[in-house]
Amino acid sequence: MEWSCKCHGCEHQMCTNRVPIFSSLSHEEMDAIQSLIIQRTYNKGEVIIKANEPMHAIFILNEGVVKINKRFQDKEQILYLLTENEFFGETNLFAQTNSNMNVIALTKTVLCTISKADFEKLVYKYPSIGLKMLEEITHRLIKTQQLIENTGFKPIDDRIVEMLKEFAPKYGKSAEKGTLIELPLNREELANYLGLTRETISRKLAKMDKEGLIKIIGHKKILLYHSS
Amino acid sequence: MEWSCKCHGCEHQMCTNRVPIFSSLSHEEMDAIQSLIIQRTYNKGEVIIKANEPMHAIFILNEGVVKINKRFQDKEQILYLLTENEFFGETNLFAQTNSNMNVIALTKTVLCTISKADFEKLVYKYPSIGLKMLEEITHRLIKTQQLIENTGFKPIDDRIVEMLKEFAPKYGKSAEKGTLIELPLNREELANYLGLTRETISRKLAKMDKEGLIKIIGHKKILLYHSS
DNA sequence: CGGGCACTTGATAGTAATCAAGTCCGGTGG
DNA sequence: CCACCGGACTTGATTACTATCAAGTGCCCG
Repeated sequence: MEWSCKCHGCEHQMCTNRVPIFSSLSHEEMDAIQSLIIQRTYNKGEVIIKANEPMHAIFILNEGVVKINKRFQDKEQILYLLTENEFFGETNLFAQTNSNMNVIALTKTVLCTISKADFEKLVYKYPSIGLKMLEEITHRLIKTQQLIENTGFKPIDDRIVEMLKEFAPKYGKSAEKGTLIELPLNREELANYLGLTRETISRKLAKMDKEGLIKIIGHKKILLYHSS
Repeated sequence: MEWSCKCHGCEHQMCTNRVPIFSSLSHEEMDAIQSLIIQRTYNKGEVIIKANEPMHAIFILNEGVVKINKRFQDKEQILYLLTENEFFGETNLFAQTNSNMNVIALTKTVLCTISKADFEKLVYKYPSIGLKMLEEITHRLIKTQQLIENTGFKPIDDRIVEMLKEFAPKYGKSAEKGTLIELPLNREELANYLGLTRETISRKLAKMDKEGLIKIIGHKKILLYHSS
């Protein structure tokens, strides 16, 4: 069954139909939620949210890629990379009122937003949304715990491979000998995602290229061989 | 107003009355919940939960201290240290069925448990419990994100001081020149909490003692001076 | 009070950060 | 379409730390 999109200016499938948070709702209920949604577009490089600034909405990514980071003394730590159908702002819905992170558009980005107040009303009206939200936040918690595990346990080389494997399904295309990944981050950002420096990532990638694990193609692509 | 405890063998205030998850409920409702609670006692050093084993309950710490860790190739990473009135098992309520961590009693520990099935029923009956749970899980998520921030940004010395400051209110007693902390962890565990080695922690603490930031008292106590 | 185990201390090596030049990609303009 | 320019990337040399390996020391418990 096809449903038209009531979300203003939206050329895609309904936002609400694409995210797991609302998956348990009927189409009629989703239609009702559509009216609460405000859509906004950001350009590549634009700052969507600044740390320590008030934030009173939940954001669903309709299109594009964003990075979520923290900064401290000219150092950057990238925590998450989110893309279509993922959401952010969850920590501000139920706990804090100010963002504790920055959100930056890495590409042209289209966001659907629902205000905190509206979302809370929804949770009361449809308790199943609250349970779905619990699931989603729990998954993010588990993912964040795994992040700690990785930085604590795994050697750097392994972590780079894991990062590339994480990118593969999202930013890669299947090629003859492996997956051709269109990197969403530059070298410095790759480093900041793993807690390293630009130079170290550069050297490690060069080494892995020499060893035949990957093939570096220009500055923006990496071929990840099947065997890796 | 005083309430007697119906939780079998409990010499304390009602478990349910002490944790924020149930704080919005009336005393009558709490009484009802009491009947769902099973209490169990663990000895120092006992393994409460093993990673990869099924886990179908939420656990509230009534008494004692537990560490929650992950292991990989004889390495240990301690993620959380929980004490009275805190809870664990939340990731298994709404997402996974097997624990992804170990839980070990560091002291004699008394736990109140509510089965996953019972807890889910409670959430449906009292939606406010679900919202409280969202808050609590969100707080744990925020704390976990800060953990990453710390390991990524802060120099080791600062992280040690922060750890001691985190211990101070829970395991410390106010003394003349500062806070006397009864360490809940041995040196190796302190190291595993910060992602370092036994020797490094030992050296750093010795240095900080020499610098007058702290005073090491035997193996189990540290005096954290006010100025730190 | 004595023994064992946790802790400390020392020496060395390995690894990534830092500092410093070069090189090359990729976008722009002719 | 090609040449050029600038910024991103690479590579090299050195330094700084922490892990590792190894040997004492001393606290704490029985």
